[in-house]
Amino acid sequence: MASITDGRTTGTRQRILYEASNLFAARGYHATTTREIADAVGIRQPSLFHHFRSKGEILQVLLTSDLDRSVALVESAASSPGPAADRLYDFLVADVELVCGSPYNLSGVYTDEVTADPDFQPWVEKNRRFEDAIEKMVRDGIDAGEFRRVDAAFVRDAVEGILLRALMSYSGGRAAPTNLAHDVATFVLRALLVDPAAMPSRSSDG
Amino acid sequence: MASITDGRTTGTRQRILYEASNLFAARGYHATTTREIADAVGIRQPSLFHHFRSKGEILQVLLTSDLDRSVALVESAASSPGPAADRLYDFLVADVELVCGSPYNLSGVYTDEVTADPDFQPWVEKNRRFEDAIEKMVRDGIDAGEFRRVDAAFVRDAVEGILLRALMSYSGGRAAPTNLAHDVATFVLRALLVDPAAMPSRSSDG
DNA sequence: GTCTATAATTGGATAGAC
DNA sequence: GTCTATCCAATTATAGAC
Repeated sequence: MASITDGRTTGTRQRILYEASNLFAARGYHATTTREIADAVGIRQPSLFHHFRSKGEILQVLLTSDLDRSVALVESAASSPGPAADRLYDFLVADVELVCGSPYNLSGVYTDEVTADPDFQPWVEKNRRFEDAIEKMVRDGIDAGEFRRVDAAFVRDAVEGILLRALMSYSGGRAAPTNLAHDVATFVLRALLVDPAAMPSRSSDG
Repeated sequence: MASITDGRTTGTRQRILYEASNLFAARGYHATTTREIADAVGIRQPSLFHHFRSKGEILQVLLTSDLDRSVALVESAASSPGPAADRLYDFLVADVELVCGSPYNLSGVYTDEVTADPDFQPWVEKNRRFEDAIEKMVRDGIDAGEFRRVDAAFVRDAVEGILLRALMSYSGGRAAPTNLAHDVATFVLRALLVDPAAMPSRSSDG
């Protein structure tokens, strides 16, 4: 399961990403200094610039490492055949497992101070695709009569809020409750389903 | 309804709080400079220190202005008599209306870079009370047979995630969808209720 | 690949005039 | 209550030795 390399034990580049992610979470991206990152890694401040061109490049790598996978997951789920309830449930399980399995603490990455920065514009486009795919699944479910007639944009925000909370609490190697992924999926589906008895109770690992 | 003063139009102190909240949201607290705040207000940087002892005091006031009200709301709901479903529903409506009605953009206030800072330790204690009260209402509902046998700690996190998302999107005078508060309450209650027909459909303004 | 040294800028906060 | 002037510490990034 933990196929992603552990940021603490690999080469210097991985150590920089790992320590930087923790500092971005604790201090914010803009306020985290390259000296603090270097100190945490155990090298001198100028040595960072052998591995990354700038502080911004460190953040870009962290950003991409998580968001690219999440977008792939959600767009696959949104464009697959089958009931929206099943697709949304499976996506939620997979995405919670993804963010909880990230070796990096992504709390400092998904904040306005990063996402509003013109330097990280590619993020905005990818995140819009992420949001659009969630909203599409919700509308699919409503159109098919599986889901209540909710405001799809509101549900998309609620889902993002729940996923973001999981990311803030459990990304970066912090142990998550074993049932978290299924709890998230069940919570959201229960809120949406017209008939709660139609709850998908699949387990991909069964 | 909008009984809280508008940060743009009142005295210098209120203007500082208003502009600072927007900058904390856009750049993060630690990275926002006192010069940026002063420029936004239209005064010189040292003039800030006539109104606030330090940059940290500005944040403390923002922190307290929102959290004190939210804690009062949730603790009142948690200790009131009556069905947990009704209490939780009414609290969610009131809290969403509270954060959406805040004159300050609180996105930069409820982040790890602030809440993990030793300077703002009082926040931690108040937020724990906020979380405990939510968790208590969930357990009340489970014990009374109103709610499914969910993990109360998970539900507390999910609710916080949804409320935080509303705060990030709509605090600071940004117009929120008219039905947001009831959508939030209905979403959460639907996820929890054993019998969806028991949904509280109260409106305090009816 | 890491180091020392340093350039060029910007940070929070104070002193004291008006 | 706002201003000018200023202190001292800390910032990102580069140059060049080893």
